[in-house]
Amino acid sequence: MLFHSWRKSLCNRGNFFPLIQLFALSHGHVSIFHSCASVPSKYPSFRKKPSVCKKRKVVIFREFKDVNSLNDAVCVFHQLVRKEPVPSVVELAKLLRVMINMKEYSVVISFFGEMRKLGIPFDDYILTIVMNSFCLLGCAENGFSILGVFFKSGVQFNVVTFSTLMRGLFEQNKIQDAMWLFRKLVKEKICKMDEVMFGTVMNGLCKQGHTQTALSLLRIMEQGDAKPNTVVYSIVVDALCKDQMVGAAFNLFNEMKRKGITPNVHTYSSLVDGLCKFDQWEEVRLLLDEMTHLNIFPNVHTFSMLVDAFCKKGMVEDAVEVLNVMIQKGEHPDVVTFNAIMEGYCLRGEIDVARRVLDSMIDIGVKCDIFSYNILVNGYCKQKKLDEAMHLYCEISQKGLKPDIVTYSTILQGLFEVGRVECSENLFTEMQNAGHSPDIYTCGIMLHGYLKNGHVERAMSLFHRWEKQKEDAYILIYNRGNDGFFKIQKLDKARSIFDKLYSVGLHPDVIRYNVTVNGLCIEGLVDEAKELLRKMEDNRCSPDNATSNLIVNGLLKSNKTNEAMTLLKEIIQRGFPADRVTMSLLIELLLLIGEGPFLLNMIPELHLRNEK
DNA sequence: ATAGGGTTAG
Repeated sequence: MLFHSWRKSLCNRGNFFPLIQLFALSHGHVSIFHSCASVPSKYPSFRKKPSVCKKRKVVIFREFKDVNSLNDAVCVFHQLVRKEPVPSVVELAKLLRVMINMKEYSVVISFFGEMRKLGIPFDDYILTIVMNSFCLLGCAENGFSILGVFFKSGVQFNVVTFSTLMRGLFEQNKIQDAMWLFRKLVKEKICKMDEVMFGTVMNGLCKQGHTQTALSLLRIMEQGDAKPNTVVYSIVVDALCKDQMVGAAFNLFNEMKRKGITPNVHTYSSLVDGLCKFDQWEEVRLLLDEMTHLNIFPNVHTFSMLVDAFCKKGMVEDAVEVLNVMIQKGEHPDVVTFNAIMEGYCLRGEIDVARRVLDSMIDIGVKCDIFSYNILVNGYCKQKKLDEAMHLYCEISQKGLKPDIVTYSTILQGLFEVGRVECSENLFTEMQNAGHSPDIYTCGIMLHGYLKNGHVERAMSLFHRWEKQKEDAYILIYNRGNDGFFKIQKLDKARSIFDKLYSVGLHPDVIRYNVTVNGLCIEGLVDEAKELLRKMEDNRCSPDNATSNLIVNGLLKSNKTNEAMTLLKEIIQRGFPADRVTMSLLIELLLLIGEGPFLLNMIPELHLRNEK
């Protein structure tokens, strides 16, 4: 349907396997994708700039093209550092850059250590690469220590140094620190702000959901020297689309066109993605036409987004048709494309088909990644086939991949779901031994899993351990808890409650208490919940709407309603805040347990509050 | 000219 005009049927519509077989055949041999990078793209906009470099540069390039493994890199490095009188910093920087591309961040750091030991000179480029390596390893703090090296060795830092650091901070969710640094840089004019710096900050903000702040930064840019360019516009356009504010995204998109800042394939892809989420297929088609007319061609990302969109809606046949089109247009599907297809099949419960997709992508030479496995593992977990999931988990290491925090979280959740608490605990330990500290999702899964299986004490002790370590974690755990404990079916409802909490500037303490009260109520541990409410007051941490909501919700779930009524009465009589949601639930509850008279008594009170 | 910015899993 969508690509009607584009289609020149290659095979049966929507059938993945014949398509891929044909594809492999038409490309002659199996591992076609290995040589992908060297195949010139048929689209003018993708054509690599002709390399008009001087002789010397070509030599260097060739030198590092041979560096394909860690071993090669180590050899070349040792060759370089032995050069007399001193190796060129440019060559060293190039090698280190290659290492970053190989994701060998810790090796970069140890190379640098060796260089210092040998007294080999380094410059701002090298230091920035090392700093970036620390950041990519998730240690922005150590990145700061490189700043010390700048000072000590008298190397001048610049905007690149700081944008690297900035990205590291955002990567670790340290928005406060990042914004503090940003303001300091601007205020004290420590370095000149350029487009990339703004882009980094805006992207970091957007990833954390602060799209409006990013937008206001864009407006600030208009006043300064670094004017907004295509990338910064695209970042905000993308964020708006992700926030489902496609209209606002299009306004910004039109604005940039008006100002003569030409959108590129990223910009268009984001908009396509945003429109897909709302089933605006006609608009998608128009947009694809528009970009093609401007000689901006959909690339593998654009196509993958379309594939993903169809798959998420269960329309795998249409997704495969997109795949067909992209192959015809000469864009090679990559691991992301195939992962989306796999997810599509998993969502329909056809995990075995997804598994075969994985096999056939390996056949045609596309390397699968940890995402591929996570998608399959999730598929099995959702069907409560935990043995199969565990089997895949073992396969991951056999394939030379490493399970990541998502793999572990997925299986943990699955194990809890089928009540295998001991297995979860073992895997949780295994995860930490493998060097993954639980993130926000894992925390939520563990807490929810324990509570669901009736281990309140274990949940609480975990929670108390975490709350000491992660100050910014409460809100999300709470959100998760709200979603999980009470099965508020609509996510947007849970979200709106959450947003409300956020907008009234709710103190983390309240959320912390709420989560606890919540767990206690579910278990019918009313006395303890009551005790906790008193403690809240003692600590001058006043309960809020959410507390009431949680308690009432919890009571509705709990079978020990009569016992719990005491607590509820106390809550109401003490005049704790409650909103309309609480009220309706409350009335429901009171009727349910035959507390009509109490309800009657409460009517004036309820009425009064509803007025407010 | 050797460094820094934008899409997919839980």
